[in-house]
Amino acid sequence: MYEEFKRDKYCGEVSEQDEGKRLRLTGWVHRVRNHGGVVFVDLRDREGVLQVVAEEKTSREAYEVADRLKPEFVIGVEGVVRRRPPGTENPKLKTGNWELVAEKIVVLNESAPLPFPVDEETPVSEELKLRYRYLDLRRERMRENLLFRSRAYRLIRDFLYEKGFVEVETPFLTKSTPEGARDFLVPSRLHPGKFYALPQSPQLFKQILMVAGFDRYFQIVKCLRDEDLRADRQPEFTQVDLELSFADEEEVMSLSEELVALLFKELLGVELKRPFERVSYREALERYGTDKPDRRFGMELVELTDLFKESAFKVFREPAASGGKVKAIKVPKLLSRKELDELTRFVRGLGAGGLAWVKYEKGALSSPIVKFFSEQEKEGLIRRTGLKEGETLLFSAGDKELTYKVLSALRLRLAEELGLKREGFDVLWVVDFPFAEWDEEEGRFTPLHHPFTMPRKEDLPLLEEALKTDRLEEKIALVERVRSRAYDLVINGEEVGGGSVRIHKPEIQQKVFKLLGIGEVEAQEKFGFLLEALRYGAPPHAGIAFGLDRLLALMLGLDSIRDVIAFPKTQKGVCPLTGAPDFADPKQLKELKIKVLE
RNA sequence: GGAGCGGUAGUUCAGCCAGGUCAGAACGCCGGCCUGUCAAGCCGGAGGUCGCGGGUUCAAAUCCCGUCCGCUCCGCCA
Repeated sequence: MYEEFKRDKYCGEVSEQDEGKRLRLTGWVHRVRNHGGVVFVDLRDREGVLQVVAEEKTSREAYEVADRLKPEFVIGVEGVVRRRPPGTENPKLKTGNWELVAEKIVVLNESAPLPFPVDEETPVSEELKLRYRYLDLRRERMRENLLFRSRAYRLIRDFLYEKGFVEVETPFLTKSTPEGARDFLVPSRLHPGKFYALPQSPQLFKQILMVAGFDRYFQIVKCLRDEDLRADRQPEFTQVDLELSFADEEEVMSLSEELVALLFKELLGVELKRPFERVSYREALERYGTDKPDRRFGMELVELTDLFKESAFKVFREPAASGGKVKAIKVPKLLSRKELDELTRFVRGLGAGGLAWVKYEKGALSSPIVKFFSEQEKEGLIRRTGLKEGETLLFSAGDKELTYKVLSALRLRLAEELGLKREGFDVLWVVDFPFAEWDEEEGRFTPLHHPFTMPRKEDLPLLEEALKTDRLEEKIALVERVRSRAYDLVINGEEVGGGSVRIHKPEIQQKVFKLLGIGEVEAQEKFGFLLEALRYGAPPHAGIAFGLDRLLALMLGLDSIRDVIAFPKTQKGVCPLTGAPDFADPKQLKELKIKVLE
């Protein structure tokens, strides 16, 4: 048996004009306060909470039902909206001036006792939240997050349609794309032994749509990558993906700025200053040690390499003299022994040998290493860093990458620990990426963006030269000078978007593949279809993709993208709600001709 | 693959770093009282394989080893 009950409106939408009206409302019992003779029920739905009053004197029947209500029962209430008696209004509620006086209460469904309360106060472990996601999503914060996300979808779609974009879906069952991430594979029953790959992004398809003449394409689309998770990485995540024909980086960036600024304006009421600032990849690395800097606080890296080229201190001299780096950040306090030990452990965990430090204390430099420094070095150190009484320098010396990594991580950690101001939004484009980097381990060049990125026109000759020479060192030097026409959008130290002008000439694409060590045969096998498409009148095109989960989390000030995703996975890629992934039925495996190894 | 933090009533945690009334608190839950609360209040009650396995010891939530799970980070990944 069950009752049926139709509602007139949302609880959260009851307002002035409902006063005196008879209304039927439905929702969940948020809280019950039973005073004996009168019961207050906070009735909650998607839009908010309204207080229902069940008085014995008004309706004995309603009162008796209310007396039995428990949290999260689903009920329907019929009654009259009245202004609350003076002095009993609740300013914390949107509907706090009114209440529904219950004449009839119907229990539409009961709820078992809850594994955790549906309120904002109680912190709940991530696993429980995900296991009972439907309860977690009832909580105001999560509900707001998803509603926020939904408003974002609508703004994005409206904006892009307005700009003449065509929304096209691309396949999920597709071929492995060469973007470097591990693919999720789907076995093909009709072709035993063969597999589809789930798309890491619609990159190739959107380029082909350009060739097809859909000169402005967009899609809000899931992308799937089988890599280890982080707070800002899920195995499936959402991109706002777009591509434009006959466009260059300026057009893409300008349009992107318009879109991002619109979202901030409409969703947060924040006006972003346009055009967004641009910072070169090189400058970002030198000043912040990362290609996604958070510039809302200082502690920039200070260059010291040349100063220590001939130092008596070997730890600094060796990297300085042999292509490495010596850099430091200045911390605006005297760090204690304990803090320094803790930071040393931290940088060791990142691969550093240790942590050199110098304090300016009682009018002098104080440090175990300062005895190795010449007067000139000490002077230079103080001059360049502007070191003052009560401050500490932290150093990193070694190969470039490690130095950047260590100081960038220290900088972020110290900002957190020292509670440095990190308010507002720091929005910038990172541009002038090198086209490719030499990967020592793999013994080949890897593209910084992806292999379809157009190199700068004026750098093409360098690329030609690099292809001609057999001397590796020379080749690396040449390639490192080639810049790509790529751009990343960085907000508050997070990469929220990235794109490029694509290669539309098959000959250039072929050369790039060759340089990247992707052989003719492999290129044909993996994405011959793109190369072929480029031969049939491919227009010049460029595009960008935004990590929507990251963007939304960042706008909402959340630490993890899990909080803007309805059903996210744990760090091990498990969905505690459904229990996925799970073993497959032997029958299914047999049909797919798949045998699981021990 | 690696590093760190965490795992104790339904929930959030204390207890662990000096092993021996250490099995506790709050909230929730159950029962009762209560006519204006809004994280209602008051009285009473139930509730725990201390993640799991092994070891040390007269004795382990506590020490050691292994393992699983969650989170953060490195590797990996835009």
